[in-house]
Amino acid sequence: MKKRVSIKQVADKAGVSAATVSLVLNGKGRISEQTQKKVRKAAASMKFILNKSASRLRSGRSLLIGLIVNDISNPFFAEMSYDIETVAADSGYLSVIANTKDDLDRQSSVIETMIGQGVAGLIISAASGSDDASFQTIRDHGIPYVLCVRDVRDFSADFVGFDNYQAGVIAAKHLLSQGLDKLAFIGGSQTNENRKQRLQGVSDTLAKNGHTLLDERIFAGSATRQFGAEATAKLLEVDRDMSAIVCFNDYVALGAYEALNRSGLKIGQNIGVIGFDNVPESASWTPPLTTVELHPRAIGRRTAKAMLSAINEPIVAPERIYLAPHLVVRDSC
Amino acid sequence: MKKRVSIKQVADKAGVSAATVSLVLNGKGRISEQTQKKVRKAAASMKFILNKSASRLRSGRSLLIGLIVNDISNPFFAEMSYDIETVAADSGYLSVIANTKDDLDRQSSVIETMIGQGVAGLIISAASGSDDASFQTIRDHGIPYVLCVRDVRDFSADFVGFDNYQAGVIAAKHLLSQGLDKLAFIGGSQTNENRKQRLQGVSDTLAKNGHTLLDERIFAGSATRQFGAEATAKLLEVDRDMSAIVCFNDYVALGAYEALNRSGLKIGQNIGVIGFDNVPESASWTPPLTTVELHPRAIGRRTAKAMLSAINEPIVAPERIYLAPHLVVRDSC
DNA sequence: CTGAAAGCGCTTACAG
DNA sequence: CTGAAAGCGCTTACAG
Repeated sequence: MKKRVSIKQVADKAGVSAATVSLVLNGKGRISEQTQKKVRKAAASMKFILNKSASRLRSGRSLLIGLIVNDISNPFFAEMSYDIETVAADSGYLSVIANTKDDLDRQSSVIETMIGQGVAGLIISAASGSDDASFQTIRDHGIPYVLCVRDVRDFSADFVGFDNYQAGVIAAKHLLSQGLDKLAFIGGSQTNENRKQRLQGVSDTLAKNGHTLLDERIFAGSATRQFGAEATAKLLEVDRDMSAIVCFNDYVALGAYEALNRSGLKIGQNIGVIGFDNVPESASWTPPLTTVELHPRAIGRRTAKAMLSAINEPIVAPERIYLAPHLVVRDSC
Repeated sequence: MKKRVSIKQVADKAGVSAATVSLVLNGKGRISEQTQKKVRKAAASMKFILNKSASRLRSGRSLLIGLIVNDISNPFFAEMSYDIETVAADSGYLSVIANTKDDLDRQSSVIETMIGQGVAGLIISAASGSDDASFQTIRDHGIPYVLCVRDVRDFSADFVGFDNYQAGVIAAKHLLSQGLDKLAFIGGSQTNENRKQRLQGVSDTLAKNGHTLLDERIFAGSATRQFGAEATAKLLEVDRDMSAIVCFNDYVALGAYEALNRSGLKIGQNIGVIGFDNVPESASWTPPLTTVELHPRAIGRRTAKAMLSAINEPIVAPERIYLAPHLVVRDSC
């Protein structure tokens, strides 16, 4: 590792003091045009890059934002992260990222590591089982944080997400409007708050219209294609009288497609399938999937903005922001 | 922002010196069991977290790894990043991430920012048009870096990727073995090295077997579903005599599915389609896609390991590591 | 086995 | 408009 060029060396080369170099490079103070030019020239010729560890240490200001998610390879989080990084970068922030794998211990340890590295703020999509105590360390250190997507009802921080109950209502209403009222609901883990609310939205809407979501048609499990296929197969064994399957997300729905294709039922004719997420590919499946768009990129942008204002105006009362989901009608119902 | 607890305060509380606290917390030196206990107790009670900005500044050692990719919302990079982050985290490193959006200026600026933040090393999937000069700044600062996935033939750094030529050969051989020899190749931008090599692999294999890949059946363009659909539609207008379409990736293939379905051709019967990537969902499409698996997760793990050794043993000669692609036969050819 | 002291590279009142 | 000096929170030879 070569010796880094320091601000002092730039100062010597430019024939000024280190203080002046700092002022110029940070665009502060009132330094004459001429001096500025000298300094910039010297800095460029030496390929000088300011040492942010040192400035953070001295000034207490940081340009690092931490992003903590369950699993960045999940397309929803991948898209959300992309927009978070973009908005953060446009304001000069660098994004530090970590996966919790939905593990509370990993989440705590990652929070500590990020605080140690000196993040200016933390964006967290909480691991299952988190409560406001999970974020005590962050509050103790006086660092602003914003929760997103997974609601833990921690009212000391902003929350940005979508309205899951509403998403459930939208899906159910659409199915009813198509004359489909004998519904099943599959996928999503028992403890997942988002699932609970989507399910509630579906079941309330059915009830309000004089129908019931039967317990034996509800299967909780992982939010994967495999589980979608398994659950659908089980569903078909005991009961071929359903009119549509509400799937926790599009991947679960794709699993349902598989099982349904094997069973000989025609999706969109004998039986309906609806998903949540609107992953881009779902438009090309056979048949194209009807689904509820949840806007990961918009959530990413909104979250990043909330984070930036929390960093810059830390006194404001926490907000809860819900983006409205919307129905994407295609041919699967 | 509250005042952070410093090592001095922990030292006072534990009745020892700051040096001792540092030694204990870093597991260095030979400190007595008893003193260690006192120190740890004091640190825990004060919720002390070591300030890494300060230790990096003083020691020159960093626990930050930078990851620079075109677009983290691309599933290939999303999966790769997940494994990189995991391996890095297991060795105590935190991952800093940035998207270049395939823009060279953005790439340079991100490299500077990351160096300024003091990364220990950089993992880069180079933006199109990069050459070894693009990474001069990194070398000037004596920071180790590893290139991945997109080869820029910069022989001063390790490279980890897959063998694109081989991938093309594998795809073409399979098609020939199915009696499909009138091939088209669609998707991927003109300047993309990976595309060039896949294409070369396909065309060489055809030539070796006495067939030709006709120019009018080659369409370069973005690597998206939309482009796959457009290119396929165009292909069908002028020429219905193809036996199979080689698609730059699975999403392009999904686009081809769309156009083919509209045209009335039966995929897997009248015409073959093959992709690259093996995105998990491709197994559930109708028909399930035959594709070439490129192992993003394995590349992520291998890259992270190369990065860690470059950080720890910086003198070793750069390596070029190619993971072998493998064919996943399903029903589309 | 432990402490005193120097110094990493910055920023920031303060003085002039 | 610019410089001298202090100090952010650590780590690390060095001394004892």
